[in-house]
Amino acid sequence: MPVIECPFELHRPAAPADTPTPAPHPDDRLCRLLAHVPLLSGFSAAELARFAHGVREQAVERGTVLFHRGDPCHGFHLVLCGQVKLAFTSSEGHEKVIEIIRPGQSFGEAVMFMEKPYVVMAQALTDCKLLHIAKSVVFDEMDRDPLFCRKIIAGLSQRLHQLIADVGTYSMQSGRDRIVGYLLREEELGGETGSSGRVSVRLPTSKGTIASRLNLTQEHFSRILHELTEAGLISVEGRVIHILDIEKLRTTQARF
Amino acid sequence: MPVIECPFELHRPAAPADTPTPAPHPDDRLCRLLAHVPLLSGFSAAELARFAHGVREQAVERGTVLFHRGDPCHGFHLVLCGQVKLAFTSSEGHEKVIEIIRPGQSFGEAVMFMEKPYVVMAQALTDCKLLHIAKSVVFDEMDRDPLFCRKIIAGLSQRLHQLIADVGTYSMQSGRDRIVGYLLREEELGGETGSSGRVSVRLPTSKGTIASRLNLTQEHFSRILHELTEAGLISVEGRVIHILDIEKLRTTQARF
DNA sequence: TCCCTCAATTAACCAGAATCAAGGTTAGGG
DNA sequence: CCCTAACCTTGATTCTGGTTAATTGAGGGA
Repeated sequence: MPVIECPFELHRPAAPADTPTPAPHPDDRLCRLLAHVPLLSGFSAAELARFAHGVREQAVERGTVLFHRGDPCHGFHLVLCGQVKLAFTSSEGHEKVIEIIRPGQSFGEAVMFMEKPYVVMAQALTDCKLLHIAKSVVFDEMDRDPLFCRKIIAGLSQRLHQLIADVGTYSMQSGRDRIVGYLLREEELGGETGSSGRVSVRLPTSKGTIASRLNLTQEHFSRILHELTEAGLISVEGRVIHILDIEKLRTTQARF
Repeated sequence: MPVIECPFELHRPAAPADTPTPAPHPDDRLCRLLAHVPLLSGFSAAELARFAHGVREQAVERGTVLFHRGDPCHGFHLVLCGQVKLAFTSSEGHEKVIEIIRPGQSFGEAVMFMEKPYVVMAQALTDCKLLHIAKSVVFDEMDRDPLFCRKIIAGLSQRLHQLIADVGTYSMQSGRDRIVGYLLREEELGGETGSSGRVSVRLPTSKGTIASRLNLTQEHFSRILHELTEAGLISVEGRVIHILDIEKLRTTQARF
């Protein structure tokens, strides 16, 4: 039985843990979750309620495949907590991770709008809580609300932009530079600054998965971390990477 | 002085060449061109006229850089004739071609919607005729017409889909397989079937550029074409590739 | 506690593709 | 018709990163 905590849910004001609150009406709960979906920010209670019809809450265990390449698409997913990977799989069992989805992020929209089957597979990297938002309510809302369309367009553009940047790093940077870039980006997002001014980054999932995300084998990834350690730039403690000299790390990296 | 013919314009019913027609009013001409823009298909004359305000026609010579990485974006471009490449350039002068844009295709939308500077550069591969559609008229029309939004969403989704497929081929296929895949795709789009049932593909631009599009050096590209020729699968005549055995070519390629 | 499994590391070896360095070919342009 | 500048090909060499395989280490039950 998976035990699922939900950090994303904590974003809303939480009641003190020792004061049990009466369980809210199920739809009420759903609406409260929906209010945190970036796409739905600023929506009124009435609008959220309309959405709630098409929303299904899912709790899945680590390893669960949400969909395979080729499956039909009936909506999009939002991660409340946990992580999901999107990946290609080759016939020989090789795998290339396209993206690691974190709480608050969604995936599968583009395929939904194209009315085509999925081109990648999605698998839970940890026990997860997700929302599935049905195509129908999204399409209804699009007809009704031009602003909603604008948000969707903004989201898709953003995704496209990131993907182009990825293609750039894959083809213009060495494996080492990709890793350095990754560490620096992670640091900006959620780096913990310790006492001595040295910064630490916690990898969101296994090194093998991150290696694949960066288009490397886990062996090569391991070697490069070793190199960086030798060079005195980082030190590694399991999934925690301490950045010893962030300035030197920045200048060591070849940008394009 | 560049001489520019415009194959894309020929899509509209052409008057017999030896019957000179009176030159149409400039706006009239523009509207006729706009009617061929995929995004504007099905638009009324009035709607097209509204768009025409924000449209600028450009004729550029081969080699012209339309924008650099970092330039601000004021709208998007549509290629009427000729080809444009989108590419990253590294500080050391290396280049990676992201996309080769052909007549009827547009580019730069995503960046426009994000209100960020360009992340790639665009350069004319041949003498070109283009339309530049200003951000303002696009945004106005989006507020006015939900269907227009839908078309934009469809277009962005399509682009995203292609880009993900590209990432897949870059990371899951060998150089050889990428080239074979490219040839097969080109054949489907515009393959000329000759007398003996053998099919020919004409490369849209220089081999070096296509090599970069496929994430290869031009040397490697050349070698692989040679290999495929040795194997009796194709024969090469300048920019024309004859596919001698399309079935064998299909089965030789490792898909994922 | 003892397995058992999965993740990570390490090392030796190998291969695909890039780089470097000449030539050769082709297509315009005078 | 030749000259020049791209463009392309070819060969030799190097290198990045992948493959294979053996080993260690860290939870996680029973």
